[in-house]
Formats: sequence, structure tokens, C-alpha cells
Amino acid sequence: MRHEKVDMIFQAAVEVFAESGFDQAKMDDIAQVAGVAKGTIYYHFKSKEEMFIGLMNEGMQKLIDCARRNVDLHESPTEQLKALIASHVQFFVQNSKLAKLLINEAFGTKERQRQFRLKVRDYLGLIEAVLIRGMECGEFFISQPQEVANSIFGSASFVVLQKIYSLDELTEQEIEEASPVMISTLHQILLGSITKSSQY
Amino acid sequence: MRHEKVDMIFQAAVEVFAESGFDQAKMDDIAQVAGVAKGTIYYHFKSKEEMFIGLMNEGMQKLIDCARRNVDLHESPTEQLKALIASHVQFFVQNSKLAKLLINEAFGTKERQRQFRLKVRDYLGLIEAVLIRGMECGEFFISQPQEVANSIFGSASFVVLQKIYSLDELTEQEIEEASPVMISTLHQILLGSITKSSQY
Amino acid sequence: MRHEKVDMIFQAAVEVFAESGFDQAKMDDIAQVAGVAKGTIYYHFKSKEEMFIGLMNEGMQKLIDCARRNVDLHESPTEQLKALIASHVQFFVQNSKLAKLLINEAFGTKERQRQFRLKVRDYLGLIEAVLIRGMECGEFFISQPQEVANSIFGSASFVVLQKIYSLDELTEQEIEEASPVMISTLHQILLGSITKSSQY
Amino acid sequence: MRHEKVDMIFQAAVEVFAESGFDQAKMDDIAQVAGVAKGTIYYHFKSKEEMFIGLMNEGMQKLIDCARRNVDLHESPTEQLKALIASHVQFFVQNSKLAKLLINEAFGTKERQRQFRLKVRDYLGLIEAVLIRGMECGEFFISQPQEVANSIFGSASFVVLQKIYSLDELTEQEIEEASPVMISTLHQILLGSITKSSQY
DNA sequence: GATGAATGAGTTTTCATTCAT
DNA sequence: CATGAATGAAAACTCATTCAT
Repeated sequence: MRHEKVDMIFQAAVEVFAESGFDQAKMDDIAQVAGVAKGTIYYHFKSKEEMFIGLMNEGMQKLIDCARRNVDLHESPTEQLKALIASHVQFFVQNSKLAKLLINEAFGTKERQRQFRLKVRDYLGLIEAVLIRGMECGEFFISQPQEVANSIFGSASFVVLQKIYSLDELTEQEIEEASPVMISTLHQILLGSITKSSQY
Repeated sequence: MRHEKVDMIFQAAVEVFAESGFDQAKMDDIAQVAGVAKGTIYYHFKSKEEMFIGLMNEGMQKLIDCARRNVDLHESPTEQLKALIASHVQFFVQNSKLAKLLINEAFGTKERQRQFRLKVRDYLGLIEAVLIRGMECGEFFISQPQEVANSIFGSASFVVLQKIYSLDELTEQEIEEASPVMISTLHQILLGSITKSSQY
Repeated sequence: MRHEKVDMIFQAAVEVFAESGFDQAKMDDIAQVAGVAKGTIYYHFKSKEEMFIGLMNEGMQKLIDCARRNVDLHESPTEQLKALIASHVQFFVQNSKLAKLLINEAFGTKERQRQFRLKVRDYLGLIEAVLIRGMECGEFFISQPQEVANSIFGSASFVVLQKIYSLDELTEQEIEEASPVMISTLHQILLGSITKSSQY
Repeated sequence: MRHEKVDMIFQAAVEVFAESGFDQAKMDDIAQVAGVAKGTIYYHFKSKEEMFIGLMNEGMQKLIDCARRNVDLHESPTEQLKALIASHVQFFVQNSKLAKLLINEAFGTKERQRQFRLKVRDYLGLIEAVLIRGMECGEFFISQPQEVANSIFGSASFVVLQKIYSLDELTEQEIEEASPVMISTLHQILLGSITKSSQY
């Protein structure tokens, strides 16, 4: 296969970066995990930073595609938003390392972080679009759709990560099993208030 | 004063850690900002990690105290929760570097991260307590108060950080001014659904 | 042509080595400039060092041939020496990168540098031969022809290189135009004292 | 002593750089020769390049000071020029490694090389000043003093280096002994043509 | 003959930590 | 208590060389 080693490096990089974060991730470890020499990484990627950016884009794109696919299964904005939240939770549960990385690298002034936020913004735009459509067809009552989108993202992300990195140290199995509860709670909180015009 | 230098180091450490994150923060920088020699830091703190842990505890304690103070100003859980959310937003806006650090270091398997989560749990416990009191006196209708607490924390935190690290690069002034909108939006979303029994 | 690629590599190597010096020259760059794959270089040349030695010999041989040709145009040693100096200046001006390389690699204890000095000695021998012939036919009055040969080489080389790498950063055009002045000045200095009549 | 280690590093750096040239010189070697840890070098010097520049300035300044001292011992420009040439030869003989480095790093487009040429220009200015004074008081007859200065520098430098790196591999002792001959030959060549009476 | 992906030893640089003063 | 020079164990990155195709 042509891209055999490149793929292995990419996989290894996801794993190591997600495990340790950008700074703690060592190129040596990535090389070892990938089963290639260190030089091989640099033959295919210009630098640690560049590799990371490519990797983040890839990961975020997966998240975005997954969300879009799930949204498109439904017609009503309400159902779409519910699907989106469920999709988000499931993706984070199944890609927990990536999820942690996402939260860790979403803020900051480094180039990689700025680039990364561009992708995050795409995803948030997807959420916002659903909200706006809901407003237009009278299903949602929202004054600040952008803030609400941020709020949804923050809720869903933190709920999952808090479960994963809970002090009880749950197994992957237990976390998977907890997904439905997390999803339904999030549905309750996040949809309850926007489907009726409340006064707070 | 007895602890003159210790305090200066502590202040400097907050600044530098918050600015750069744990890994990128250099002891040299902390020393320089504090106006002391590098060796002096090691006279007062055992290591970079230990200093960081102390600092995080301090920061989280401030957040907790601030929240508790604001909660205690009110009687009804609804008002308490509103106050808590407003307090959270304001604290994050006024301590944005610390806020970022909080999110960055909340997850992970390192000792400092585990220790840190103990403090986060205290804060979440505070939120949860308000929720439970609200359930008890019939103001809130929640099935999973812990998840809801996480959700509130995640929403409020992400909304503020997203504003601070927005691609528009707002000034501190502009962020301060945006606080009321963020708070009211969060109130709307987070309180709307739990004060009525919704079906999702 | 049979040696099509070999020639292209050779040309590229001259260019890159001359531009960057031995250590800074990268085989990748040579390959790229030559328009061949890196492996191809190693198919034709044993190593970087060996390629460099061959290249230096080639370059020096050109210089020697050029000098010899110009010397042979004249009968009297005085005219021969003048021709030789003019030839040297012109060659250095037209092959400035090679000239720099020559000076940089002329001294040192590395094998390539030792090998290189053998060729330099050939060239110096050519100068010395003219001087000795001049002594024999009574045109020159010199006690140490070898030292004088070195002196001539050093003068002429440095004058040109100093012009090329002057802080004013002259264009190639300007350097070409400065050649006559450099040549006549060198004639004046170098021939004035070794000939009987100081008419230059 | 305050600068104990800094001095040792400096000495070691001169030695290693002079022995191997900038590119081949390894910081490890400098550290080892200096008898300090590698980190110590970086505590005192910002980078390899910066260290090299400081070192070159130091070396060139020594050369300039030495030349100026010797020039100032005499009144007549002729005697001054003779003293300058003798001084140059002796300095190069006694600092042969530095001399080689000087020639190797005098040309090129790197920052360190450009900075270095500023110092070389100072030295050449010193020679030129003597020549111009000689012209003014009627001792020298030169049309291009700058070119003549370059010529003198080139002659003297190359004669010495050629002796040092001769294929016969002379001992330091033998080179020292050869100095008078080199000096007198250079005097003969370089002064003969620029003075009125060719009595040398 | 020609290729270019792969290698790994080697190089500069960084920085938390120590310790003699 | 306080200092800051010194350390050395990493870590990112380079590049001549090899070799399977």
C-alpha cells in the first residue's frame, strides 16, 4: 500500500497526542507507537506542530461529518437538535482522547490553537444553523443563538468528559452504558427551555 | 511582612501558569516576574508541580468562596442558582487566564490533574447542593442533579471562554460588557427547563 | 548522451557546494537542482565527500587549464605573468562561488582538503614556473619564487573575493566592470618589485 | 574568580572552532574541552552563532590592536607598513587556527559572516590609512589604495597559511623559523612597487 | 540504471532542579 | 533566607546513506 507508514504514524500520533497533550507528547513515542524510525515522521510531516494541526483538522472533520449525518436524518429542528446532542455525546464517548484534546487545545493564542478554533467554529455553526432553523419555523424561542450553541457544546462536552475522568474511574463499558442517561439529561436541560419562551 | 517573597512568587506563578499553561510555563519566567532568584522559588516550593497544585487549590478556593458568598445572599434555590451562574461568569471573565487553566487541567491522569479534580468536585458539589435543595422545596424538577450540575458548569465555562478566545479577539472591556448577555442567556437556557417538568 | 544524468548531478553539485560550502550543502538540494532522485546520486557517486573531491579537481583543472592557455599566448615571462594574473582575476570573477569554495577548502586537515591542496600546488607550480623562467632570462629578480607565487595567488584571490563579498553588495555587472582596475592594480603591485624597470 | 568558567568556555571555543570550522565544531566538544557541562555554555552564551560572533570580534580585535601597536612604533609610512606586514605574519603564525578561521569565515552571506566582515574592514582600513599617509607624504605612489590594502592582506595571509598547511606538514618550530623569510619576501614584493626607490 | 521512502546516529537547544556561597 | 551559576537529561529536528522495488 502506498500510505502504509503515513497512516500508522497518523494513528500513533492521535493516540499519543490524545494521551499526553501537545506539549507532553514526544516524537519518540509517536515513532515507537507507529513502529517507525523518528526520521520517518519527519520525512512525511514537516514538524510536530504541523502534524498536530493536520490531525486536529481530521478529528474535527470527523466530528462535524458525524453530526451532520445525524442531523440530516431528521426533519424537525427539535429532532435535529436532539440527534445532534446524542451524536456529540456518542462521539465524545467513543473518541474520548480526542475529546479531551479538543477541549485542551480549543483555547489559547498559539497558531495551532487559532487554526483549531476555525474548525470548532464550523461545528458551532452547524449547531447554530439548527437553532436558527428552529427559530424560523417557530419551534425554538431563542434570542442569542450563538451563545446557545456555545452553551450546548459546553454542556455536552463537559458532561461527557466529567464522566470519563470522574474520580470513580469508570471502565469504558460503564461509560458507554451511561450514555443514554447523559443524553436524556442533556436533552431535558437544553431543549426544555428553548422550546418554550421563558422569562429569566 | 513575613511571607513577602512567597506571595510575590505565588502571584507571579498564577500569572505565568495562566498565560502559558503548565508545560510552557518556565520557572525562569516565574522568577523574573516575581522579582526573585530562581533558587528562591525552590526554597519555598518543592517543585514546579507542587507549586502548581497549591496554586490551583488557591484559585479554585477563590472560585468556590465567591460562588458560596453569592449563593448565600439569596433564599430561594432559583435565585441562588441564578446568582451562582452570574458569579461563575463574572469570575471567569475577571480571571480568564485562570479559567483557561482550569479547563486545560481539569482532565487527565497526571497527579496534579487528579488533585485538581478534587477541588472541581467541591465546586460541582456546591452547584448540586443548590439543585437538590431546589428539588426538595419543589422549585426544580430534575432527575440527575449531578449531570445537571456538570451541564451548568460546562455551559457557563464554555460560553465565557468562547467569548474570550473568540476569533474576533475582543478587548477586556468588550468582554466585560458582554457579561450581562451571557448571563441572561445562560439563565434562560439553564433555568428554563429545570423549573418546569418537561418531557424529553 | 551517455552520461546525461551524471553531468546534471555534477553541475548541480558545483552550484550547491559553491553556494553553501561543503557542510551546509545538502544532498537533497543537489538532487533537486539536478532534477534527479537522491538515490541516483549515490548510484553514480560513492559519497558526498568523494563527489566533492571530484568536483574540486574538475574546478581546479579548469582554472589551471585556463591559466596555462593564457600563459602560452605569450613569450616573455613578464607578459606571461601579467596574463596569468589577468586570467586568475577573470576566472574568479566568472566563477565566484567556486573561488570562495577554493579559499574555504584550501586549508585544513581533512582528507578532502589535503587532496585539494595537491591541485592547488599544481596551480602554484605553474605560477612558480613562470617566475623561475623570468629569473633565468633576467627579467625577474626574486630570491624565494615559491613564496612569491603564494603571494601572487593570495593577492589576486583576496582582491577579487573582497570585491565580490564587499559590504556594498555589488551586482555581477559591477564586478565584471571592476575587473580591469583590479587587474591593473595587481599588475602594478606584483610586477613592480620583481622586475628591473618599475614601469607599470 | 567571577568569570572563571566563561573564560574557559571562550578559550575552548576558540580552539574547537579554529580546529574544525563553524559547522563541524560541536558544542559537545567545546563543553568537553572547557571542562563544563553543555548547559553551562548555554547559560552564558545564547547560541552557537552568537558565541562564534563574539569570539571572532575578540580575535579580530586582537589582530587589529596588535597591528596598531606595531604601526605606532614608527614614524614613516614605509616603516609602518613594514611593521604592519611583519605584525600580520607573526600574528597569523602564532594564532594559526584563528587565521584559518578568519579566511574561512570572511566570505559568505550568513549573518555571522557579514558581521565578521565589518571587523575585517576595520583592519583593512588600518592598512589603507598607512598607505594614504604614505601617498600624502610622497613615500608611496598608489592609485587604488583600497585594492592595494586588500592585496597586502591577501598576500600576507595566504603566504602564512600556505606555509602552515603545506603538504610537508612543518612543525610549529619550523614555521616560526620561516617567519623572517616570509616577512622579508613580502616586504620585497609589496613595498618594492609602491615606493619610489626600489631598495629592498 | 533509477528511484524515493526509510533510517538512526548525531546536533543544537531547553529547562527543572541542585547546591555552594 | 536568598542567590544564581551550573548541571544533564531530555526533546525536536537534520541529513547522509541505504535498499527494496
